[in-house]
Amino acid sequence: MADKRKPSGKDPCELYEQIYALVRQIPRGKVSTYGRIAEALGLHAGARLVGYALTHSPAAYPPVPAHRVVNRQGLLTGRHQFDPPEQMQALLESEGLRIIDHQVQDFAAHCWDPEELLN
DNA sequence: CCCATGACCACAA
DNA sequence: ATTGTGGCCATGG
Repeated sequence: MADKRKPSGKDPCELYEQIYALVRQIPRGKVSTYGRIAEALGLHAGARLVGYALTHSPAAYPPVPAHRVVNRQGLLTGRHQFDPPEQMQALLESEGLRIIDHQVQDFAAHCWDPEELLN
């Protein structure tokens, strides 16, 4: 009975704020991944939650640079949630990134780690 | 309350 | 390398 098993350990609202806060720290011209953000927040496997939260991100304030978040492959999986879908690629390209076939080129070099905040 | 879906990831065959 | 399955947490019908 000691295991109340709290899903997120905190209120979902706070979880979303944590995700938004971290995504907002992504420097311009760089990208991050769902899994990396999830692990940085301790979600360990809640990569899907990051994506889900980002879906709600346009309703959050201040705005969240969700276009800087891609999947593990460097693929713009969330492009369809943008309006228009090409907007995500356009934003990334305008930030100096090169994208081909919805895939970030030289992705590893532009992959930003939340750990950089410790620097 | 049960089932299905989702901007994912890891592992096994 | 590619394909299939499970797991994760939250939301919606």
